[in-house]
Amino acid sequence: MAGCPAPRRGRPRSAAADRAILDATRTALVEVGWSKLTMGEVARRAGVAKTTLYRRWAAKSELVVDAVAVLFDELELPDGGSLRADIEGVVLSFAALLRRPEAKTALMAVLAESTTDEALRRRIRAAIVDRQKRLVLDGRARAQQRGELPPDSADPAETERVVDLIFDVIAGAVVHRSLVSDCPVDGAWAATFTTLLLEGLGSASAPR
Amino acid sequence: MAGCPAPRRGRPRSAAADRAILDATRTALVEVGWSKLTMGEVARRAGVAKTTLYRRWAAKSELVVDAVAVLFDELELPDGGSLRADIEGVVLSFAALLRRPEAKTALMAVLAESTTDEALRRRIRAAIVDRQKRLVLDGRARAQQRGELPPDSADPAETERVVDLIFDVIAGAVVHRSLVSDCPVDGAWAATFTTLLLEGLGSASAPR
DNA sequence: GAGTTACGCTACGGGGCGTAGCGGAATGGG
DNA sequence: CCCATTCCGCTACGCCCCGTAGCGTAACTC
Repeated sequence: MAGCPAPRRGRPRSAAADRAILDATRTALVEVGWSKLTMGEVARRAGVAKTTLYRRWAAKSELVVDAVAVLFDELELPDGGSLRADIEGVVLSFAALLRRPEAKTALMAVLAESTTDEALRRRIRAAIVDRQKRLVLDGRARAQQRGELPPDSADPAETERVVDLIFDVIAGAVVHRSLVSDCPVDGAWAATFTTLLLEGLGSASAPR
Repeated sequence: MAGCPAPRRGRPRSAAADRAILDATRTALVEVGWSKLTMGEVARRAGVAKTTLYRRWAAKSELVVDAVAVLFDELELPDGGSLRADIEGVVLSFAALLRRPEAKTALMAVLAESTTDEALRRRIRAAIVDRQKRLVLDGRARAQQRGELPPDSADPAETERVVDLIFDVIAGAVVHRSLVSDCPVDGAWAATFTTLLLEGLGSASAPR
């Protein structure tokens, strides 16, 4: 990807314009929503010409993916000292991210577009999804060091299946709770969810 | 709600037009996707005037909610004889629904719009989400009859929290796996997921 | 300086949006 | 039977956004 840091000849693209455009995209997204977000409006807010936008992004969806991708980089997983604490931590920090209007609106909108656009799906995975999955890998490695989880299976494919499964369960549950059921992901919910994830259905349905 | 089945005076609305419009919406959604779906195009395919559409639905998102709501009525939960079988069954049938292009495109698109539209959120919950949650209630009641799950807690609010949690975990995981990770939800995945849900993290990460 | 690339600006055809206004069709009430 | 009421199809309209083309200018490399 980054094979060309070599400065090509001619006038270079303005990095300031890039930042202004992405910032304007995020703020405009909060104020007007996805469907009323127009390229012209973004250009006006960013103080650049509309043509400059089209020279860099072919579609609104691609622009928005890049604009919100940085938000997902802010996700961190501080060591909570136990697997339970780490799971609750990642649940709460992901939920906090989804509480930001530009994050939830953008995420759902580009996912909707991606259902009929294979290239956009790849772009989303690279810019957003894979950056989240890294948190699962971190937490899992820590838990294995503590002895809370068994070490990796001999079969690396088996390991990847398990990691993917856990990722889909955690991220899926938080997204569904936040955006579909439209209920708050607070400490109490995170605790109950973590208990279910750690101990399974029988235990979670009986009050501790 | 249904306080007025009393036929008002004047010419009644055409039920045939309703069906034609909703059918046209679904087929058009598959062919052109959400962002290029226009009211005019739906009207043309349905063989009705564009004004007739606007007399019944104020926005594209509301039309699409109603158009796909019937798909979610098709979800059934045949008694599989065990809690495990019932969970795998609902996972697979929900995944099959999400494999239909009009279902996944419509679901994600209206959810995206709903992040900035409270009325639309309510409409989606009534038309789609609550109809899915009924499956969790059914499966849970069956498992309790079989003795696989403890009976309801004395506190009905506690019961509702548990049902909501299970619903968000199952539906969220299936949606995330299908539409975000973009991987197939097949029998093997359903089995692994069900094991995780029933027995918790420690058991699922170790091969059986 | 010469060549190359990016920028801002303007202008344009195309198309969807949502509404208004019309004549006509289908219903129920006097 | 006729009238009031409501819906329907059709046409037309102003508005806004799209995405591109063309121009002169600015920034950078060789």
